[in-house]
This record gives sequence, C-alpha cells and structure tokens, in this order.
Amino acid sequence: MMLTPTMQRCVLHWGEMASRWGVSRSVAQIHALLFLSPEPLTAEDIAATLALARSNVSVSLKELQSWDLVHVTHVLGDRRDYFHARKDIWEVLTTIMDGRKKRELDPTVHLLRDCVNEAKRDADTPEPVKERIASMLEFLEELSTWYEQVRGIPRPTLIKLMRMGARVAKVAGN
Amino acid sequence: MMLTPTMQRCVLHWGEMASRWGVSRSVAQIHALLFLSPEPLTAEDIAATLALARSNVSVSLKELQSWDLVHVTHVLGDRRDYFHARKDIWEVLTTIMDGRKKRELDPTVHLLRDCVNEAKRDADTPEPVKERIASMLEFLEELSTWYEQVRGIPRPTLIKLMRMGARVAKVAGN
DNA sequence: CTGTCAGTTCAGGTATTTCTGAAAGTACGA
DNA sequence: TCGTACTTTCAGAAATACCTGAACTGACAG
Repeated sequence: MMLTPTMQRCVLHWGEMASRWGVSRSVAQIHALLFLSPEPLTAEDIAATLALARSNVSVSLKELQSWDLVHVTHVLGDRRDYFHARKDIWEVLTTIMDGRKKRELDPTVHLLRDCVNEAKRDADTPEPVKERIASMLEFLEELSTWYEQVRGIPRPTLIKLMRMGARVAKVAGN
Repeated sequence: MMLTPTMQRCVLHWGEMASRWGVSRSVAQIHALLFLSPEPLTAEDIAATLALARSNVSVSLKELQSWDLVHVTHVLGDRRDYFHARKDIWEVLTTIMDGRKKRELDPTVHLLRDCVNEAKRDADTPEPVKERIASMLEFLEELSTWYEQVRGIPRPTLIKLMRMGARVAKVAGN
C-alpha cells in the first residue's frame, strides 16, 4: 500500500492529534491507515507503509482490536491476518466514547462515590470540600446516564436532532 | 493547606485520569487542588501541598490560566499571587471543551479541507480514499457547528434537555 | 543602593512511554 | 517430524514528556 502525499498528511495529523489525547502515535497512524484503506491490509503491509517495526504493529493492532475499532478477516488460501477498520464515522466516534466512558468515566464515578461515603465518617475534611466532591459526583452521574440515554436513540433520529442544532431547545418548553 | 486522605485520593485520581487525556499530572493535580480548595492558594502553598517544585507549579499555573480554568487574585498588603479555579462544574467542562475544540478539532477540520482540495488535482489518491476523507470532513464540520449551536443554549434549558434524556427524540418528529 | 520576596526561565536530569529486534510461539502442509 | 509462514512476546534502546534546581528578573521597602 503506497501512500499518496495527501494520505500521508492525514495519517500524520491523526497521529499528532492522538498523542494529545493520550493515544500512542503508532496506534493512531495504523488506525488512520486502515480507516482510509479501501482494502483490508496485512500487518506486514502496515509495517512497510508506515515504516514501523513489525512487532509494534502487532501490539498496536491488538490495542485497536481491544477498542473494537479494528477487526480481522481472512482470505481463502492465505493464512495471514487481514485487518480492516470500522468505516462508519459515527460508529468510530461512539465506539471510542463507549470505551473511554467505561475506562475513565465509570471508574471516576466509582471513586467519587467512595470518597463521598468516606467523607461522612471523616471530621477533618472541611464541609465545603465535601460538598464540592458530592456535586462533582452528581454531575458525572447525570452526564453518565444522559450518555446512556442518548446512546440508545436510533441513528437517523440522532442525526435529525443534530441537524436541528439549537432548535431542540424548544422541547424544553420555553 | 493540609490534604485529608479523602482529598488526596481525589487529587491523585484526577492526576491519573489527566495523563490518559494528554494532560500532565502536575497540571491536573494543581487543578484538582484548586478546585477543591475553598480559599485561593499561593503558588508556594500548592508546591508544599503537592510536593512539587516551585517552578513546576509556576509553569503549570500558566498552563491552567491559558485554558482559562484558573485565575489570579490579590490580597491587600500581600504581593503574592493567589490562585483559584472555576468552581462551577458545568463551566469547567465547557471551558475544557471549548479549548480542545479550538486546539484540536478546528485545526483538524482545516487540514482535512486542505486535503480535500488537494485531492481534486491529485490523480494518484484512489477515489474511495478521497470519499472517505471528504466524509470525515463533513462529519467533523457538522459536529463543530452542532457544538457551537448547543453551546449557545442557556444553561437552565440545557439542564432540562439533559434531564429529558432520550425523550428529546420526540421533537425529531417520530 | 541594597536586601528580600515573589515569579519566571531554562538547561539538564529523571521518569515514562513508545518502539524495536531478537527470540519464541503457533499453525499448517508435506 | 520437519520446514515454512506468520504472529506474539518481551527486554532493553530510543524518544519524549515531565519535572527540578539554579540563576535571573522585577518590584518593593528601608
């Protein structure tokens, strides 16, 4: 798979962005490449195209699979793994958000719940701090259930809602 | 400022989370501390409480100020800077999102626009790849304008909408 | 002026993450 | 059972991000 200059720019930029979001550059570049590629690619292909070590590609692909962003397919009479990425951008986004929610939001809510309980039998923590922690918890819990709800709305409806922009506000009754 | 064990847990966890989101640990810890603290703190205070180098605190505070999450105040007859963080969680969230949009989403849209234009006079890039880039651009542009719109909805309305959860879907007319 | 206090800058050390290459593992066909 | 083709593992190298300490600046009081 040869990269045209345009494709290169995309892949490189994707890598840059990823590192600002706590994702390793290779993982992101591989994801970008698979996202763009019309055909599934082998690990070897990817390593050659992006000039990465074969082993790095292997590990990064596992990571992407654990995020459910990349899948394996096979070709008859070929025992190599062929990798392809989800192509639907909506799905890519929701998949990433689901993952981050599970790995970051949920544990944080958990911890805050602990802290709030702990704070009850804790005379040292000043009252305003306790309140702040509690309000943080409440906020994240609301955010979390809101996300679950919205996540369940069928896509076409969601797109309609999105296109409505600020006009959705009218259902709030004012 | 002495940290109670509960406060410590919060601050440390905030630091962990941050590093998964591409924010340095000290920056996040300082932010957490200021967010919890009922009173504004001096840089010296912060350094002592979190056991960080004074210079690190100085730089991190600048960073937090550049994100508009932390502000300086002064006390009469005291030339030290007192720092305090936005306490309103909604505002904290929107401020962070505004920042990330400006620093990451907008430049990405820009780049993709370039790529799409470039692709027009580029015979090498395969057609399906061009389409994929274009659809990515379109998606991010939609996301971006949607965000702008929703950002403009007054907070009480937004909260109502949020509490409605999936029921907002009914305005989409089905 | 001079000394002190607060804040900033930055070169360089430290820690962490990321990546690599060699070696080991696995599956399959002959 | 061996050879081949492919994949995975992992110790340590390389790159990067992060933090520190020392030196500097500037503002003020005496």
